[in-house]
Parts: sequence; C-alpha cells; structure tokens
Amino acid sequence: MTSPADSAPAPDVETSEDLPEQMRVRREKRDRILAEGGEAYPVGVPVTTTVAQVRAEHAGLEAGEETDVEVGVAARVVYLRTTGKLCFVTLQDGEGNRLQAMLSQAVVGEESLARFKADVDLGDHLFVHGRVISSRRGELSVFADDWRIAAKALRPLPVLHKELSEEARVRRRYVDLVVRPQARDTARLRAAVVRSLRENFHRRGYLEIETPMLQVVQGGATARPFTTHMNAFDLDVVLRIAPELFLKRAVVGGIERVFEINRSFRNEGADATHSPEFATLEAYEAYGDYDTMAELTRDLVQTAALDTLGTTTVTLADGTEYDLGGEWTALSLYGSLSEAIGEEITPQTPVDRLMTLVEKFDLQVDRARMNHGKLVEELWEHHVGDHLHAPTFVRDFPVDTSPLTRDHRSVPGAVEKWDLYIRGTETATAYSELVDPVIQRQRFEAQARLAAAGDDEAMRLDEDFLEAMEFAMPPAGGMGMGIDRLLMALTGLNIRETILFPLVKPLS
RNA sequence: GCGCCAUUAGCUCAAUUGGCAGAGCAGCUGACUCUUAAUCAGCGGGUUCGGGGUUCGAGUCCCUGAUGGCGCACCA
Repeated sequence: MTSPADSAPAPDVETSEDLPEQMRVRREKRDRILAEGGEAYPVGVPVTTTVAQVRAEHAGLEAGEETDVEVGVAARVVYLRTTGKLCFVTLQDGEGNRLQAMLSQAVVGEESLARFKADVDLGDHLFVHGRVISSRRGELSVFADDWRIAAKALRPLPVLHKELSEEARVRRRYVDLVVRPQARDTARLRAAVVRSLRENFHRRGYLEIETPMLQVVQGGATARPFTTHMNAFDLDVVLRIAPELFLKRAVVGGIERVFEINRSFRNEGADATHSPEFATLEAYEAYGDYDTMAELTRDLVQTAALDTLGTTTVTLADGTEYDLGGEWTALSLYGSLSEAIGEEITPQTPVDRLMTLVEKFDLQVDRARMNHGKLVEELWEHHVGDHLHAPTFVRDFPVDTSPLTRDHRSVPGAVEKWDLYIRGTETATAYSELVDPVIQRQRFEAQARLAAAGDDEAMRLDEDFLEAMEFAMPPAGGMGMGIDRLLMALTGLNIRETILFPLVKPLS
C-alpha cells in the first residue's frame, strides 16, 4: 500500500545516464507518454474477456475467417512484428496462453499506429479492443480498433528462446514464470497436489488445523531451530522444526483424525534436497498404527499423481519415467543392513562393534555424538539407502533415534517407525505413536542428556506436552511427508525449483 | 563448514599460448498492409562479479572477497 507521503510526484530519474541503454530507453518512453498526457499505468483497462476464453470460443475459425465478435483483452507483449502499416503483436497471459493482435493503419489511423510503434515494448502489458478474426495464415487474432498500454515495463524481458540461468530463475522467479513454461507448470502442479492431498483427507474425515510456528520448546524432530525473541513477553522462541507435539495435543483433545499442511524451519544446510523453510504434511489417526499410515501415504501419493498428472508413471524433468504405482517394497532396516554387509546387526549389537564397522567402511562420524541408533542409520544409509530407487518403505528403527515412537510389538529394542524413500530421497516417515507418558518422559530425559552434552539437535523436555499426554492420548498412527519432496518425486526437480520463492543469499 | 568449477552486453553464450572483447536474440534509425523467434539495410551498447598483485601488456596468471553449481559433511 502507498501512503499519502509516498504518492508525491517522483523526481525525474537523475541517474538515467547510468542505466543500461534498454532501461534508459524504456524510462524515456514512460516519461514521454506521461508528458503527452497519456497513461503508462492506467488504473484499469476495459477488458471483456480473457485470452483463454477467446481461444476457446473461436477455436474452429478457418484461416482468413472473420467474426463480428468484439472483445477487449489485455496481456503481456511477448512478440512484436511491426511492419509498415500492419503490425502484429503476440500477447501472453499468466498461464502461457497466447493471442495475436493485428493493428492496421487503415483501422486505427496513422497517428495511432505510429504511437504504437514508438511506445510499446516487449514485456509491456497491452490492452487491445477489436473483432476476433483469423489471419490469412490462420492465426487467431484480435483485429484492433483501439489499443492502450495497460502497464509499461521498464526492464527488458529476457529472451524467450533460451532458458534463464539457474540462478536467474530463482532470483527472479516472476520473470522465470513469464518466459519458462515449466516454471508455470510447476507452480500450478504444486497447488494441484496440495489440493488433492486436502481433498483426500477431507474424504477420510480428517480435520485440518494450524498449530504454532512460534514455539517455546524445541521439539517434534531432531534438528537445529531458528531462534528469535518476542519482545512483549521478553521471551526467547524458536521457529518450529515440526508441528508434531501440537498435533498430538489435538489428538489428546479428541480431534482424532487431524492433519496440517504448513511450513517448518530448520537452521541447517541447504542443498538440492534441503531448504531452510520447507512445507510438510503431518497427519495423525487415532486407533491407527504405522501400517495404517503406510496405506494412507501410498494412497495420498498415488491419488495426487493421478489427480494432477493422470498417471502414476510420472515423466521426470530428465525425460525418464518413474513408477509410483502398485504396492511398494517394504524392507526391514536391520534385516536389509545385515544382508548388505553380511553380518547380523540387531538392536542389541553393541556400539563398539558398530563403531568398528563404521571405521572398516571408512565412514566419517561425529564420535562424541554417536549412539547405537545413529551408527546403525549411518551404516544403513551407505550400504542400503544410497542404492534405493523404487519407492520403498524402510521399517523398524533403533529406539534411541526415535524418541516419539512406541516400542516395536515384537522386535525388542526397535520401534514401529518407517521411512519412505522415493528415488533415494527420504520423502515421508511414520510411527506407531508413543502414547505412554511415563516412557515418553524417560525418552525426553535421554534427549535432554544429549542436549546437555552439546547436541543442539536433541529434543528438549516439553513439560506442557507431557502433561497433555498424561491426560491420555489414544493409540494412534502418525505420518509426516515433505510437500517439496513429494513435488520432487512427481517432477524430478531440485527442491529449489519446487519452491516458488526459495531463500536466496543477497548478492551484495 | 570443506574441496572443485563457474561468474564476460538487457538475456543466453563465445574469445586459441597472456596480445585490438565478439555472436544470436533484445535495443536504436530507416524500409515494408498477413507476420509467426517476421524480413532487409544501417547503428549503438562492456567496471569481463568486487578488491589487490605479477607483467611492456590480464577476460585469461597469482592472492583475496561475493554469489552460484557440483561433490563431501549434517539433515527431512
């Protein structure tokens, strides 16, 4: 919003000589338009329809055929072909639909056509009014009897024939959206996928809620949080690393099927699969367990693929196909690791033996922070995880890396947790939730000891959460899925391409 | 955080061994009433990412900083 103080006439751009030629030229055009009493940024233009509608309603027009249908449309100029007395301009809307406009000197007059050539640039938003016709070559067109600049672009559009460099795409996504069809497709696919997920949950009787992003106690995952401060309470708070502990409070309160799709934040490295702010889905279902959540998750992913792409065999950005359909492989963490290294590893394998193996395979680990679970997961990742390609559930994890998961009903020392790997990337995780408040307190105390020993990713003891659990949470399955990761699975793109405006470092 | 590679016109990219910094599109001027990334003729446009150094001479070599990509580490 512009405050009154800001609306004073802008001073002339004194630095115009310093600007690149093309920006200087466009600023001069704007100034000239205003000086001649015209408008470079009118409050509105009298549009009567959209580019898409014109195309849809006149799809059958034959080459050279004319109609009496008069329309007013506005969109961005992406091509200009200014011949002597008949000019052609291609307009493109936000979805990439294009429509040609033709400006004939015989219709608009010599003065208007000259002004068009002088004032209109690639990238401007242009309004044209006229009859819908098909050109002699069969191009659907508006045969203009009037035109107007709807908004003047002061910066040149990049070339439409080459993709922007990867950095330029991310830094100027708005330009990327104009020039690159896949940028538009990805933004729309993301919205469609999230919609599919929501509708699926609603069909299942789940309630969507929003839980705090500003939290007093770091919990729900092992990760380093962003820290900040609330002045009014003089209180240090963290941006949430997961919504888990609040969603469970909701289950305690009787919201027995609950989900949230929202952002979490982790103050860790950023790479092709990690973003400091990322969208997750978390869902809890009372009287379910991790098997219930596996079925749910497979259906959510497969239905999202069918709803948005029409198939579970998705075509990735590199042209390869990836099959998300059918049943998915399930394997046991300990079993698959034992098989891979040819030695029986169980939840009872001592830390010393695991450390020996880690050294034998030359894996780098932070010795001070290692426990049984971290070592097993390290070994598993290198021997099994890195080689997974097809969608795979990896089941039954070590207890000491899963403080919110209940003990396995039949495997001593393990917990009922699975991770879902898609194209080798961890995309979702689920538990049979730990609901015994006494054991939960013991797990938190173990985490607190790690934190005291300097592990800043460890969970903190959340007394308020424990009190909630002491009012009894029903047995439940819980699941978390990365929305960005799901988009990656459906497209084969880097995480930064699935996020419209990812965090980028300032240039200066 | 560590290592490797990259950064050149508005955009996408060239530039041999250290020897006059270029192309396509875009821009400007002119021609053209059915073009399709229009065409034709002509003309402009550069802090070669910033700073420092070596050299007669640096886009190119050295040091340093910034940003990005990839790999490793951490993580979902």
